[in-house]
Amino acid sequence: MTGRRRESGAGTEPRPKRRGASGDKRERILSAAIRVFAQNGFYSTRVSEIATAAGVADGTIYLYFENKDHVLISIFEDRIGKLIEVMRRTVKESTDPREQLQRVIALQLGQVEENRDLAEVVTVNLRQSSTLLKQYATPLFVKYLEVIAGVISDGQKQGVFRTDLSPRVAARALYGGVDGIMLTWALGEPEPKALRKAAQQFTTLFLRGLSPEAAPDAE
Amino acid sequence: MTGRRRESGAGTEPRPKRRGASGDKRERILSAAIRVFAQNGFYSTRVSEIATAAGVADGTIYLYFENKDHVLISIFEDRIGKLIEVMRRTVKESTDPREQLQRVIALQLGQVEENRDLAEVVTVNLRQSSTLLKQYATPLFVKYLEVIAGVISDGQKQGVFRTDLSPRVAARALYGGVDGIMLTWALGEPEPKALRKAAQQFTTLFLRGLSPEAAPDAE
Amino acid sequence: MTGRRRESGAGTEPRPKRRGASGDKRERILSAAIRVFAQNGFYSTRVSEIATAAGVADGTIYLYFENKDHVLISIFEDRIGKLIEVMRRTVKESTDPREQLQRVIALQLGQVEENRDLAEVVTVNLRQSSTLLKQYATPLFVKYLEVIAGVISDGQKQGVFRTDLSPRVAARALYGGVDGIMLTWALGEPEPKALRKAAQQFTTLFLRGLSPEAAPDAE
Amino acid sequence: MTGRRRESGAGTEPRPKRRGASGDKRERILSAAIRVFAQNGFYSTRVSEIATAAGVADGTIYLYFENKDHVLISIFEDRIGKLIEVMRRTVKESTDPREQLQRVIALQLGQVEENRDLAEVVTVNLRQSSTLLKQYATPLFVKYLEVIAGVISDGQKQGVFRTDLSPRVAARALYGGVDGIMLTWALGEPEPKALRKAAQQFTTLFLRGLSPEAAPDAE
DNA sequence: CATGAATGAGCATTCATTCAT
DNA sequence: TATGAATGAATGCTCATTCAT
Repeated sequence: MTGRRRESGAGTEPRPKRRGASGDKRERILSAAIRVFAQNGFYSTRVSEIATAAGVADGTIYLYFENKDHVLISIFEDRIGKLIEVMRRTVKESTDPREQLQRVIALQLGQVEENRDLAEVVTVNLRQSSTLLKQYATPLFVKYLEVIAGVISDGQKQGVFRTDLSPRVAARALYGGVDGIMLTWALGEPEPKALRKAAQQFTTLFLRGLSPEAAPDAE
Repeated sequence: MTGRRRESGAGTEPRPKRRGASGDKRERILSAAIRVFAQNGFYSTRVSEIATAAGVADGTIYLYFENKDHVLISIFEDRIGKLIEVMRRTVKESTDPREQLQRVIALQLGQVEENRDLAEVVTVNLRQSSTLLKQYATPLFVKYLEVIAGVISDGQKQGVFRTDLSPRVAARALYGGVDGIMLTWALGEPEPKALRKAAQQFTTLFLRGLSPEAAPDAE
Repeated sequence: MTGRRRESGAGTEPRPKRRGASGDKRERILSAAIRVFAQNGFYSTRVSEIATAAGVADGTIYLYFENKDHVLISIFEDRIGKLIEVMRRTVKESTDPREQLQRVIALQLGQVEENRDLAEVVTVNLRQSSTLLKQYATPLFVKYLEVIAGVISDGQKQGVFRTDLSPRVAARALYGGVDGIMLTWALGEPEPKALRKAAQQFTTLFLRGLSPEAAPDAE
Repeated sequence: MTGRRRESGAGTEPRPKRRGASGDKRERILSAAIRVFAQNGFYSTRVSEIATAAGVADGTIYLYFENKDHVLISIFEDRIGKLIEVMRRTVKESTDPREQLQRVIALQLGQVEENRDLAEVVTVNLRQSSTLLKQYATPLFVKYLEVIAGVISDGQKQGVFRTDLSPRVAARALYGGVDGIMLTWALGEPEPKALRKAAQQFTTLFLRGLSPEAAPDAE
């Protein structure tokens, strides 16, 4: 990716993998990275900037992450991984597919509302199109889509969603819609209400779009 | 003789040497850039790679573009600018807002189907989060949204679209959906049919989402 | 964005960074630069040549100097700054203006005799006529002239120097004479004696030129 | 020197040497070069800038000069060569060595007064310390010094100048003094009177410096 | 003779990564 | 563990020079 010094090949990985001990420092680096990546983008961010923001020395970064690429990768793995976990739990809290979708949408935008920088990183930096990132981001993306598609598929079986749509296509549409809303919010005006309102409107739009025939969106 | 092009070769060189209509060379650079940006991403692409792909010398790039950044910027201005123009014309070809939206969606995905690399560049590289790019991409994005929002707004006035949704929010959702489909297609399997089918499904999803009929969305 | 070269971007960062201990390295770079600048001239010297001559990596130069220009600037500031300091002290060691001038001349040419390269850099590279250099070299030059002019002015008040000459013009003449001698010596034959002899002769020439006695310069 | 493309070795010179015919254009390029060299210095001046200032195309420069280096070289050869010629004639116009020196000094500073840019180029750009320039500038410099030294030597023989000074050292001192005055004038305030006054003062300084014993400067 | 679009070698500078402390 | 000075490979951009027209 960055390919400055050594190749970040797939092979031998001298991964230091700090976990228990001073995992605190690892966390500080990660959240600092989210901040600066959101500010300047991945490529324009210097490792030294992350270090400064995290209050550690440049070299310390390399005790917790293989290289700069893996800092970004870890953000996805940690944050998106957690999001998917929470999404799964959220889905189980209800049996009504319509309500499940509504909650999932609210969950994503809610998390983003709490951490605007994360939104920027997720929507903007997710797409740096490096082979390396595709490698790490795509699997997560697939898992994400599977959760959504699962809900839709269930809804179709239960008869609450129209059946002439592919659950995966619909899932992508949901992802795209949420992403589009996050993007315009992250780049535009920081009004929290706007985000929540947009989320609500998108939910009704999407749910009616999935409704079988012209059935009412009764709630 | 500094050995300009290939040494030795007697008459093997067709010597493309454009003259006058050098707009041709600009175009060659641009389409070459789309190809390599799609392949490696903006930041990982070397200027020399663009030059090689375009069949020109490195320095020639700088006769047509201020710097590497402006090559990407020009892609947006040229390609997206044209897309918006065509979208505007397409919208005028019909008076039925539903049909207008359908055509707009088909138009975008159709263009992308012809040039998969463009899809990659537009969806992936649009988001490099540089101040510079925001500066150039955002205005275009706004114009794009205005066209869509205009159609939706018209539809609401004509009574064919529900009126409880903000045209702008809906426009973002449409953008996001199209983008999500483009993204998964660009990154995933290159089956053309999949794209068209997804486009069709997304259209019906979106149109029903906008439909006014049925009962109210309890609010 | 890509920001490779100068970029007047965010903060005005004159980064002299390292301090203290490795001031040694700064000194090594500086004296290496004097050597290679004398050899090839400022513009024809590559940063990598300075680095090699100093036994450091290319990048190390930039830990101690803002850029190549500032390496040259620092040479002036350091070396000429020191010279002016020594000149001031030297002047105070005597109360006889004639002796003061003699010592000042001997001092300059003596220093140069020890470091022929410095002579080359000072006389030759001082005049690269870049806005930047004018900015840095001129103030030093003014200070230099002030020391000389001060001595001459004192001599006039004491009655040992003729009073029909502007101290500043005479100071420039002294500078010019010394510079001319240094230049021809630096460019020509490296015989040390020649330099000392020339210095002595120039001193008597200049001192008699300043002498008050005799008749007017009738014209 | 510039060493971009080919070596400007001493050997094969495909010198187009326009002279009679459109020597006009050659002259325009030369005077344009003096202007821009004075403004930005030799190295910071682009060939295209010379061309623009001269009102010709970039490539045209190469019809009259071998390369950029030779534009500067030609300035010296033409302008300084002429100066030396005029100096020789001027010297012959008088038989009094004192008057000869005075005229020579006035001549140089007078010429410079007419063309301030030339002063800048001669004093500043003469010293770019490139092997190439040394090659061309040094011989001219020697000729220059010979004229001055000749006058001084004559004066010594005639008994009007002290004999304990080497004519060559005195000549260098004269050169240096004139150069120092030109330099401060070229870089500093553009008041013409200041130059003339300084010239006059320097002349009296120098002549008294050369005077035998304390004899009157009777004329 | 003149032009100026095109060339491409060359270099200043950056910054991810290392490693002695 | 932590540090941050040092490294040096990598690359965007410049500009002298060429040559087809």
